[in-house]
Amino acid sequence: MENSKENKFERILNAAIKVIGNKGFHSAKVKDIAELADVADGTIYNYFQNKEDILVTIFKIKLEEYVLNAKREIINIKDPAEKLKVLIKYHIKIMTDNPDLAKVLQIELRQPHIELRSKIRKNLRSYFKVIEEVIEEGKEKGILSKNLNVYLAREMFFGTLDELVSTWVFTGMARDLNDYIDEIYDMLLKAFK
Amino acid sequence: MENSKENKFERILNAAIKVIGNKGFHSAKVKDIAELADVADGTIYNYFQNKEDILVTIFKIKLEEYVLNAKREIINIKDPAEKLKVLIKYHIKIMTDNPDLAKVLQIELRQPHIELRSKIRKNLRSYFKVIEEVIEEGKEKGILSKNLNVYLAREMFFGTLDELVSTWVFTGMARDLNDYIDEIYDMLLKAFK
Amino acid sequence: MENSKENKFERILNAAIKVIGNKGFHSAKVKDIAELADVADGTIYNYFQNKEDILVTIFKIKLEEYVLNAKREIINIKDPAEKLKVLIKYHIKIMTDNPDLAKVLQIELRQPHIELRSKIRKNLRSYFKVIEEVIEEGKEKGILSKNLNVYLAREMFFGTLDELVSTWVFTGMARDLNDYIDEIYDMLLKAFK
Amino acid sequence: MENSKENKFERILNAAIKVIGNKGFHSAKVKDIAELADVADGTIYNYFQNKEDILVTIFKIKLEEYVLNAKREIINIKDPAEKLKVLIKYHIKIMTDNPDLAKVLQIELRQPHIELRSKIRKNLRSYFKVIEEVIEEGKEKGILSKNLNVYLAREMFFGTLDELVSTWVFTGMARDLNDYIDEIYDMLLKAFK
DNA sequence: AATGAATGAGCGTTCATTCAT
DNA sequence: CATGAATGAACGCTCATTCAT
Repeated sequence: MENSKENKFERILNAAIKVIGNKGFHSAKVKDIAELADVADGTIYNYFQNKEDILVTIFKIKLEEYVLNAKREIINIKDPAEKLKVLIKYHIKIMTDNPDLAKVLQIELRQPHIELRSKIRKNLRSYFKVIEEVIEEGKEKGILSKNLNVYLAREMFFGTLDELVSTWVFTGMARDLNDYIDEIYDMLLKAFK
Repeated sequence: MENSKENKFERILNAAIKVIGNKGFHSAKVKDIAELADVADGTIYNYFQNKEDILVTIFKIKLEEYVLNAKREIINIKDPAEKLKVLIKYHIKIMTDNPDLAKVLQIELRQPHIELRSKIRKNLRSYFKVIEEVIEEGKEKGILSKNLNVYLAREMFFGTLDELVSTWVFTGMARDLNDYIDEIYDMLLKAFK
Repeated sequence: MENSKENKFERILNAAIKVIGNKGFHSAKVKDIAELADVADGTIYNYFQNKEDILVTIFKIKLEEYVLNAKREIINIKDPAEKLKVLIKYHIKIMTDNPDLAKVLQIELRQPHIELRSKIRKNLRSYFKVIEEVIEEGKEKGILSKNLNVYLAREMFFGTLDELVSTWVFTGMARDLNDYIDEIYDMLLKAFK
Repeated sequence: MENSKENKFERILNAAIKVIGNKGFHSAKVKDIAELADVADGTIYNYFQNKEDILVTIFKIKLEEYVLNAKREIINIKDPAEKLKVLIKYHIKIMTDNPDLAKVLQIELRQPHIELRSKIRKNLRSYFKVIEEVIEEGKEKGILSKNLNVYLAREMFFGTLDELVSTWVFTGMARDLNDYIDEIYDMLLKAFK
């Protein structure tokens, strides 16, 4: 019974995250994903339209889930600065807890194939929106500078975290990113004040 | 005709930047590069070991040149803060002046293929070193915070610029990044103080 | 509901004629036939051994029916010439009344797969026999030439009608083949006299 | 030197005629054609756009050649009836001399794939035109009936020959079609008078 | 009988690289 | 050095058929 349909979809998705994370989308073979998921090649096409659809679905599901939970994390917090800290923590936690997913995100957000990349990055926007709303709120409450360019602040916020995770991923996940949370927070807050 | 060999190497390299920038390394066909460089397919193999070598060589030559010139730009400047500003300007200038190269750098630094990526990113280290040395100097001269984590500061510095260029590249180079230089500089300086 | 089984066999067969007629045997997908017949894919295999068997069965049933009715049409006619005319009329009537079946017959009688083709064409022989018997009768009754080669006459008879229907099918069933009946009859009769 | 480019094109084309003639277009594997032509799979794609293009090229080249030669055969003949006879002879000669090509023509002119078929049959029109012009000439010279429907006459002419060749091909090329030339000619001429 | 999810063999095509000229 | 025809391994996807329910 554990081979239920629901299960198979999850199994394929998780296998795909592993394989794509390690080889990159293009070098990931459908056959490898199928093998790891313990299904036949053809079975994948009962759950996904094609190989691209697997990658797009990963981003859709995982980023939606990410944004949903990120919102939950900050919903009861009053202080926008504290919200930013939680967003930093959450970003780093999710990535370090899911290294395979982290690899996929780091690599494929810069997918060379333009249409595929645009399908993928679409799902990033709502995350950007969350960050920007918190920054906006900070400005309104007088905690962040009134002259702060929200777009630039978000680029700095995301760019910094993204680069940290990127380095972490590409150096074999050696460091513990949690050690940096306080310092990152302090630097970003100063930048935004 | 006496510059034919030199010429051909350059022509192939520049053609490769264009083609790889527009299609990504994997989708770029050797034949396309050869055509654009106006040489035969086989000729490319007189100048490069293989397709990977072309990409690696682009990074080697272009990043070495970048670092050399970046150093020249700041060598006569005393104020570390001013040096940072010049580095920001220079980063943005080079990228916006060479959109094809910018695309290659943005996309291929996150090359999925692990060994290829590591060959590519090796060339990034000396750029990182330049940034870190300026930050270090700023700390020593009391302009930047004594407690500043240089590694994190460099990640923030590069991460922010990289994300800005990335967005610029992926949105069809619509904005003028030069408009942001002052604000970026202010934010980074505050973060580092 | 009591005619469900009978019904299903018929439904599958008719769906198959439609789908095969429009796509050709090879491109016709079992799934498409099942969908059009409103049964599950697997159900088809309760009524037919495999995909080939569907095609063979179409020819068996439809050609048997054709020959049976063709015989009925001419059984009470005395004049062999008149019989030929009725056969022409009937051939054209059946084809134009059942364009999907016509397409299947036109195309699949020249099925490239040798064994499948031979199974299919076996069912054609009794039609050929009907034609040849009428021609033979015409010779015996002195209406057709005593020197007429019956085999060749039948080839001409069938070949002409087959080519006409073929053109009709391949040109989107534009013309009205009934307009040609008298002329065809006159030409064939002159040829056979 | 016999492996010249010209040679390879011919070799592939002839191999394709053999393989497609025996298996049908769809079941013919590109690999089989390559093997028979003694080239690598990929080499085929230096001479043809794709598999379809091979079939279309066969028809284009062979039918053009056929029509050209058929015209040559009749150009110096005055009597339209005699021309018809030569056309019959030539049709049967070409087919019986090239059984593999004959198979391809017989089978693939009724290609189920609509667009492919239309590309193929386009090449048939100029043959039809030759036949129709001779029939027209026969009418004008008073040798054939003034009331003869040229379209129908051509359908009968081609349909008869096509059916004869079809039967010949599908029965393992047992008979000698040359034996029938005089009788066919007599019957067709009577039909057209 | 009916279902439809699962299977996996099979194939057209691409393209980096080679090498005879 | 330069050429470009030739090579052939590699892979995403399809679909007839099976079989547990």
